[in-house]
Amino acid sequence: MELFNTLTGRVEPLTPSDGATFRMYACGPTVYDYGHIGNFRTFIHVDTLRRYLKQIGMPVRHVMNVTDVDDKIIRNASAAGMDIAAYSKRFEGAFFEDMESLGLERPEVVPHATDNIPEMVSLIERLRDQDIAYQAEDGSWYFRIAKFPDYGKLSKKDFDGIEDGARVDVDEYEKDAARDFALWKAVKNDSNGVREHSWETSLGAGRPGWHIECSAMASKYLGDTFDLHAGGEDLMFPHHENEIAQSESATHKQFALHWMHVRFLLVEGRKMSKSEGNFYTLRDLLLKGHRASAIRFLLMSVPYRHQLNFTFDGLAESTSAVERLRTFAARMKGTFPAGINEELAAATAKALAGYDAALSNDLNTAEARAAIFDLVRAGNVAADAGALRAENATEILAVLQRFDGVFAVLQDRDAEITRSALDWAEQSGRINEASAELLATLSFTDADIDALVTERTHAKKSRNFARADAIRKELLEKGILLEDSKDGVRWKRK
RNA sequence: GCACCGAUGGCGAAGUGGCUAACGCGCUGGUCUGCAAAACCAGUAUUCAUGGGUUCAAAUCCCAUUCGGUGCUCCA
Repeated sequence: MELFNTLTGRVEPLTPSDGATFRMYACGPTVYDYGHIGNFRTFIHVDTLRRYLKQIGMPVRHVMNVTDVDDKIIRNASAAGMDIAAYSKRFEGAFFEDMESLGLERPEVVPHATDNIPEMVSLIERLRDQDIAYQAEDGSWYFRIAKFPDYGKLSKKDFDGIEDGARVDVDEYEKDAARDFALWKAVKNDSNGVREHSWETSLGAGRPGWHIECSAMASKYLGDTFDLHAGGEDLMFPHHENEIAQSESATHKQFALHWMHVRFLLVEGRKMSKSEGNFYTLRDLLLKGHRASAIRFLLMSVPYRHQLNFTFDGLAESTSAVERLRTFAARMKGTFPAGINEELAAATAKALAGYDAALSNDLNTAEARAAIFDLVRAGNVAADAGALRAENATEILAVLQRFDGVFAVLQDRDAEITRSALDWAEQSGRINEASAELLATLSFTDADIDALVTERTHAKKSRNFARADAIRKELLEKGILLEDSKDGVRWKRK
């Protein structure tokens, strides 16, 4: 398994440096609002990595922090008249529900910033003892970048010479140098004159800076040096650069050996932003009637190092693609004559090899996807020609299983997920955001559908095709598709 | 402004020196079907933003131009 390493600029092998468990850290969510599809693209690719590593037999210890104290949380919580713990818990709960909807595995360790304040303080103390951390007039502590010559090695920035000239004062007056970043923010009053949430520590009353959280939690749960650190491309600078500076200054050891950065997505060709009106949370999409599986498949179809242009056409495409995979998997579960078709067995083996080669090569999900569709076509051709044998079906199902261990779209949980999204919308007074078609479809229970399907079958038997077609049409208008097959009628929600 | 990344069919997208340029979606025609759907078959880029260069050989390497994105500031 090889993966591009931002630090070295090369594709390099991934192995557990302790010879046993692969230790990885991913910057998790700041829980101040609902997660958007850009957040989830990053988390999905990190999940793809962890799923594939496990699949090739590498035990994984994956740590993802939850940032439950920061400026936005403090601001939003105070606006909502809540304390920060209650406020962040609410969005953290929503975040994990969304992860579940998108088929993301829960990391082995999910530490919270507010549970690790002593660790952060002691890390800052170590820096203070080396004169790398210093306290400004307002009581805040900063990191002295001039003391870390390697600063910029991850983002490939050269700060020599820029530093002196860049001493723009503006509101940076307390700092020794403009680039120095906050380790500990001294407590202050908010705009209403209310004292902000803070912790009393040896550094004075205040709260941790964002960067120190990850440094402290990564070393606490993974050790001073660990195998991989991942995050969105925007975190490379300054966040990850600062983590390296803090941790390596404190420990004098290399921090993360490998760095993975997931590129941003565009929405309809433009950067996703609230002002562009193209900003979508997962819940927004579910309420519009898009399926969780299609969203997942689209987000992971484009390899992590390329920009993904998220479009509604793309979402429709992914819906069809997932449907095709599911239809095929169901077909392979049928009964076939005993024996094996060697030609098809060879195609099956080739698909499996292609899938592994693709993911092993810097997590090329697009190529892995292609290998699977090659298998779908080969299997369908053989089945149509009556050349599919029982052993082939078993083998194919095993390959699909392996594929789904990473892609995780075969099991259909879509209706269930959409229903919970609707429940949530109802409870939070946002049901008006749900699409009319979706509500119409879901107003039909499975029993209602089955009754109509049965009636149609009787109509067909008595060759009353007009009635049969009318029922089919009625169901289609409610978003339900019928398929007549030799084994009876199958229906599915559009 | 400085730095970095990208541009492949109707759309998404793989491919980074040499097999007929993967795969998915869509579209057109056919098979199957009472009709559909699903599935299959055939067709759907002589060509990889534009211009120049290197090479026996370029989508792939080099230079320039145009367009798009990102970082330099909170951001996945």
